[in-house]
Amino acid sequence: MSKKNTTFHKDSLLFAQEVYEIVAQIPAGKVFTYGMIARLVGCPQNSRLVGTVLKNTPQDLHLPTWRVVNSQGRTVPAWAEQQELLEAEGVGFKNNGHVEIEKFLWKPFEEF
DNA sequence: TGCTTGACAGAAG
DNA sequence: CCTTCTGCCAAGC
Repeated sequence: MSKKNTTFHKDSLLFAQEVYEIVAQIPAGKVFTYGMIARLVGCPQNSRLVGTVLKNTPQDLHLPTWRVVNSQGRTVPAWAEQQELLEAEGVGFKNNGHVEIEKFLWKPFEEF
């Protein structure tokens, strides 16, 4: 039962499920970041793992993974459709190809 | 078992 | 603004 946890971390399966739970709640027309997700699940230093999880997200879960971008508002490399999907929801982009994250970032604790 | 990779974040140049 | 580097840590090979 007792694993040699040098640091506090969750089982990878649970970690993945928590990530899915959050992504499923991102409203259309908004974006969220890997870092924010990592913090919400209690692992602020596992932002890279969030990306790994989303990359392997089963299609049958029907999750809006395209609403997740990095902290700079940068979209996923080698996935041109992502920008089109977001623009179709009304998300604005800058000339440099980044999401106007300051305007479209989802704020879970400021919902109304 | 050990080194490399990666849908990241943040800082630096 | 863009590129590069470092820190972080699980997954791959």
